[in-house]
Amino acid sequence: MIQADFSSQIDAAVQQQYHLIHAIYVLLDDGDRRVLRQFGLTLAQYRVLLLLDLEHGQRLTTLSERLLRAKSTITRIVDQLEHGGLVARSSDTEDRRAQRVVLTPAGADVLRRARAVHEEKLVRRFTLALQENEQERFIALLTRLHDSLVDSLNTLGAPVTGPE
Amino acid sequence: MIQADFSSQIDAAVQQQYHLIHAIYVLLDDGDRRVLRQFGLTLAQYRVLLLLDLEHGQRLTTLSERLLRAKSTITRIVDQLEHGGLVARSSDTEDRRAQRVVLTPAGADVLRRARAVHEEKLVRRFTLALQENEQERFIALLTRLHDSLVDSLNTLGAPVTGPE
DNA sequence: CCGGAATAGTTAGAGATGCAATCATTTCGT
DNA sequence: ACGAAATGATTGCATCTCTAACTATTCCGG
Repeated sequence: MIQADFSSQIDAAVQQQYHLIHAIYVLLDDGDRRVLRQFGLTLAQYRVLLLLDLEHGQRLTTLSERLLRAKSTITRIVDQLEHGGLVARSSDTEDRRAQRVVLTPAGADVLRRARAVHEEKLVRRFTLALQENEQERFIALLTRLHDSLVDSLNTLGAPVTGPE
Repeated sequence: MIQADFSSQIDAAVQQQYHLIHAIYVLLDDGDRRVLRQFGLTLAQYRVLLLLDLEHGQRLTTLSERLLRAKSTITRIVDQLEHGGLVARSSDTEDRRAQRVVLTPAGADVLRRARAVHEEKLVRRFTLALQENEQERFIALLTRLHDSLVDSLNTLGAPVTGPE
């Protein structure tokens, strides 16, 4: 254990950022769920559809990594979407263990309509908050923090997972 | 309905901020859970302890509002903490419906130790990412966004809930 | 003061998610 | 080429959270 005697000043600033990020996430999440409910989608399902729209025929494992969700969670989400006719599984021709997931025309249609509403609402909420040039600075800072956290995950994070 | 013909440029910037915030939240959340697991705490339990440390004898409903969690969720979290001897319920002398929740000495002790590790890790992760003056700017931007989202919730958010 | 409305808290049921175990297939070392 | 290890996906189980219904108490209008 490293005993920290960080100044309480830095400490307080970090706490503040931490709490703000959490609060913002909760607020955004809440808004998202309200919008997507109109289209019968959960947020997780919506994110899968978004990824599939970006790149068709992704594997479940790939989706799992990109969404930072357990593979089993992705299996179930794809089950739901498939049951609703929004996506389809197809066997991978090169690896018979793998499944490729693709958007159906119905899935593409639902995504297009949901995304229109979701993004419009999102844009409205952000542009009310920050000017255009502020958004740029904000993105830069968010990116720095994000990349740094990913680094920490790879260097410090992993060893902590499995203690024994 | 306001029909938006926002430029796709703004749109892209908003999407970027949105995705970054989500990704950062997931990364922070993941790190939090790893740290707190060492102390047998879930993130939700930890947050309750933090609130109780700030102000002893809070009602369950107050905790529910501050954590943005359903009342039933708070009931169960307090159940768990009480079962573990970290908090205690005591009747409100003025309102016999209400329960006041207080930290026990054991709870205060666990919180103190968990918080030391958690905050130390948090400070390390943030200070690796952003310089001190950058953190100030970051806090300013986060605050603006947060407050604006809270406003949106009160003005735009509520009516959208029940579209019928 | 009485009775309906509101409020504090709990309980029940359903959905979402993670972990661990499992099966089928692929990859790799020898 | 064979067997062990790794990988893709699924399933079972446990946990967390929400919504809705319910009980007990308080508030408030007449």
